[in-house]
Amino acid sequence: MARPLSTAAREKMIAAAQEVVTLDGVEACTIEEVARRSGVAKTTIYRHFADADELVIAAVSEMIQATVPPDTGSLQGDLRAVVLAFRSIVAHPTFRQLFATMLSRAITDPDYAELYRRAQELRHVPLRLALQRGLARGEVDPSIDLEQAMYFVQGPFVGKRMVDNVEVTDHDIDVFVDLITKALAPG
Amino acid sequence: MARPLSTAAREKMIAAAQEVVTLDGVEACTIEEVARRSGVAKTTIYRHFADADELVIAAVSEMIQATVPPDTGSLQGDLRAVVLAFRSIVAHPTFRQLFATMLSRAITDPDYAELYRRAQELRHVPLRLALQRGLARGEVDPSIDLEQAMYFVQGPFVGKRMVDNVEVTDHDIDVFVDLITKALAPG
DNA sequence: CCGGATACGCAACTACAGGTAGCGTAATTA
DNA sequence: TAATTACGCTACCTGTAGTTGCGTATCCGG
Repeated sequence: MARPLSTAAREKMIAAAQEVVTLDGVEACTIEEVARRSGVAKTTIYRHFADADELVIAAVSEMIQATVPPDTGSLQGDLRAVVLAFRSIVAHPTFRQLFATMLSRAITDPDYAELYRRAQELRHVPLRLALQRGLARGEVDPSIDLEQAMYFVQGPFVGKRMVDNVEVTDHDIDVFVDLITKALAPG
Repeated sequence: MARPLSTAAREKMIAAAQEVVTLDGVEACTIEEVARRSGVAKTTIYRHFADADELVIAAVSEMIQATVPPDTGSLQGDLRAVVLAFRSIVAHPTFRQLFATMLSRAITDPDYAELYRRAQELRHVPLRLALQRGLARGEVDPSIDLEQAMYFVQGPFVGKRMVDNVEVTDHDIDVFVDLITKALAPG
């Protein structure tokens, strides 16, 4: 216990890894590339992280953060705001690729699965809040389970943009939000 | 034009590639592994396919095929059948990983994008047919665009199972199909 | 403030995947 | 039958993952 792992070196690695991930995607985030970019020796990186996955996980973990959901006064408005925010984020191909790669790894790697779950949870936060507000306003049928309502609301957008890899149009938002608010309404 | 590329060799490669993809996932489907397993020389593989991606694309292309949608007599029943079929397919982790990896590549590679689009289209076929039948029966509001209705229907399931990487329960199917049929109904 | 512990950086190494080049042999087509 | 050419083999280059050994710089505890 004479010398702890240098936090300065760690920060340099993480910063470089985040840079590579954002610029060139997770695939390009190799140990050697991070070593080159950060100026930290490859061997030192391996002293901090067991393998490349651990490094990427640490880097991405520090990047993800929950968004602030706005209160527009109506369920329809709140949902539109949530969907618009979602659309602007997933408009970046690098983001979608990060999502797809992390998902692919999450299916077999429990560590990635946990990181991935946390990332998806952050996506759920603003939507859940919008639905809770709608419930309080009486715009959502109280017999509907909110967690299921979340999948019901985000499903069309996530399915089209993330899974089918197709852009979500303004018209899509109009149609889907309209259908959804009607379906969730009491009575 | 003395000797065409051997179809026997091609079939051996494709078969080996399909085997590797199903057993160990797309990531494990390397040229060297296919060469080992098929007994075909690495150089020969490169005479048939420009790179590893082309081989994987050819192998997967031959695997995907449209499912036969049943006619249960009602929209609700048809949708349940489509969703149940979907759930049993995506229950396999290797399938979901194939999906995620292909999606990741499709975002940057146009060839993969086309293959991926075709694969997703096969998933749409039975659902589209179910909705067309529902429209003919008068169970679907004719003012609703069917392509958008497709995203509306499959969204919750695809979002939960594929994107969030969470199992779809029987109860989920009950709730979602119920909400969906009501939202699509005329009036 | 000094000495022991140890992280750092460097260089060299193994292993494996992608991909290429040359060559003898075997198959196929004309 | 003869020309053509795919096949398989070996060898090679590149790049990445990950490891090892060693000299040096740095940090902590006494």
